[in-house]
Amino acid sequence: MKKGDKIKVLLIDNHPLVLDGLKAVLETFHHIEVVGTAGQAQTGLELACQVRPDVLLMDINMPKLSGIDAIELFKTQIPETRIVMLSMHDSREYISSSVMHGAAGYILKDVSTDEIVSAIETVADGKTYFSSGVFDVLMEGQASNAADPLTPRERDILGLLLAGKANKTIAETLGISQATAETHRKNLKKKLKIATTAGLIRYALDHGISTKTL
Amino acid sequence: MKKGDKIKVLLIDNHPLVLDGLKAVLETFHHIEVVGTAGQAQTGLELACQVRPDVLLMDINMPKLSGIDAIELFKTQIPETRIVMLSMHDSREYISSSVMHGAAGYILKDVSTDEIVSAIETVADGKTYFSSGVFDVLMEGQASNAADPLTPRERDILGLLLAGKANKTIAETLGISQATAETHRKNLKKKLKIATTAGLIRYALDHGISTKTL
DNA sequence: GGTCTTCTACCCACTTCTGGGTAGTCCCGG
DNA sequence: CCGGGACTACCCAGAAGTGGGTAGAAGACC
Repeated sequence: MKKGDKIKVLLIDNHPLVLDGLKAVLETFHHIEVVGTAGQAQTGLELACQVRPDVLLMDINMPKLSGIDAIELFKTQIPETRIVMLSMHDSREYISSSVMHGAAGYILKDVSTDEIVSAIETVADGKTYFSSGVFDVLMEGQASNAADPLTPRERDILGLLLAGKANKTIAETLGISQATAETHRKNLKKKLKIATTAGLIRYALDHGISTKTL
Repeated sequence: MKKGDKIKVLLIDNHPLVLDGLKAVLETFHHIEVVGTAGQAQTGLELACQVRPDVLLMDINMPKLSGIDAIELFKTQIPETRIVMLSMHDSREYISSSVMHGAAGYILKDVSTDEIVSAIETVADGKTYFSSGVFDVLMEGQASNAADPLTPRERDILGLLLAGKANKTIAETLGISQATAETHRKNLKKKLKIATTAGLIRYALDHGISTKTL
C-alpha cells in the first residue's frame, strides 16, 4: 500500500454488536477505512475478493466456518491481505494455529481499541502484531509445539468423547476395536499432557472440536 | 424518567472493545446518552451512584464480580435503574438467575445493535425486554425447573469433577469418604439426567460452575 | 530403500466408575 | 412431632478406564 493512503479494513465477526462497534470506533480514525463488514467467513470472503482490503480483522470463533479454517481460504484468494485474528481466548492452540495458517496478528478482545488500531497499522506495514499475552504463549509453545496438533482420527475420538461416548461406543461408531479407541485416547492424553477425561473435554471445547453425533 | 429526556445509559463490560463499540454505536442515537462506561462491576457501581443512569447495560461474564451477583448490588444501591444483561450465552441458568435477581432485560450479544436500542427503549419505559431465543428458554425452564438446582455440596463435587479430579481425590479434598463422593456424583447424574462424566463437565461449563482448586 | 507418522490392535495388572441398594444424622418447615 | 431434603457412609458385582508395553500395515517424505 502506498503511504498516505487509508488503510482499508474488512471486519468479520458473527456478533453484530462487535462488528458495529468496531466499525464505529475505527471510523473515528481518519487513516483507517472500514471497507466492509461480514457476519461470517463465507460472505466475508466474497466481499474481500471485491474490495481487496489491506487488513482483515476476523473473529476466531465463528459458527459455520471457523476463523482458523477461514485463514487458509483468504490466503489463497487474497494473499496480499494481512489477516489479524480477534479472539476471546488466549489458548495456545488457537494462537499457534492462527500463526501457522498465516495470520499476521492475533489480538485478544479484551485489549483496548487503541491497541487494535496499533495492530492494524502494524500489520498494514507488513509487520506482525501480537498482543502482549499472546507473545508469551507463542514462546512457551516454541519448546513443545510439535507435540500437540492432533491427527484427524484423534479429533474424531475427541469429538465422540465430547459427546460423552465411552471407548466401547466410540469403537463401534468408528468401526474400530475398543482397544484402538483406548490407544487413541491414551495418545491424546500423552500428546496433550492432559491426565484426565475432564481435561480432554475442556480441551475439546476450548479448541473448537465439534461434537460428533454419528 | 420524563418523556423527551435522553435515556441515560451506563455500560459495564470487561471488553474495552465491546464497551467502546457499544458507546460509539449508541451515541449515534440522539435519544440515548451514554453517561459512563466501566470495565468491571465495582467501578460501574460507584459510577452509577453518581450518574444515576436510567438503564444499565451489563455483561454477564466478568472476572471479579460476576454480572449476576452484581445485579443485587445495583438493585440495592440504585433501585430505580433498570438493568439489562448482555450475554454470549443462552444458557438457562444465566437467564433465569438474571431474571430472578431482578434484571429487566436479557439480550444476547449476537443480536443486532438495533435490537439493543429497542431493548434500552423498552426497559427505560418500565417494561422488560428479552431477545427472542431468551424467552423460549425462560418458558421451557418453567416446566422442569425444580428438577435441576443443585445443592451446594453437589456444586462442590461438580467443581472438582470439572477440575478433573477422581472420586477419591474429591473425597480427600472435601474431607469426606470416597463412597460419599460417589453418592454425590450418582445423585448429580440422576438429578441432571446426564449419564456420562463428559456430560457433567459440559453441564458445569454451561452453567457457570467454577473449577474448584482447593 | 529407509524413516516416520498414522492407524490399527493386542497384552496385562490395576484402579476407578457404575448403578443398584440401604441407612443414619441433622436441620428446616409445617 | 413428623416429613423431607441434604449430607454422610457403606455393600456389591460388573463395567470401564489407566498406563505400561509391543507391533503390523499403509502411506508420505527424502
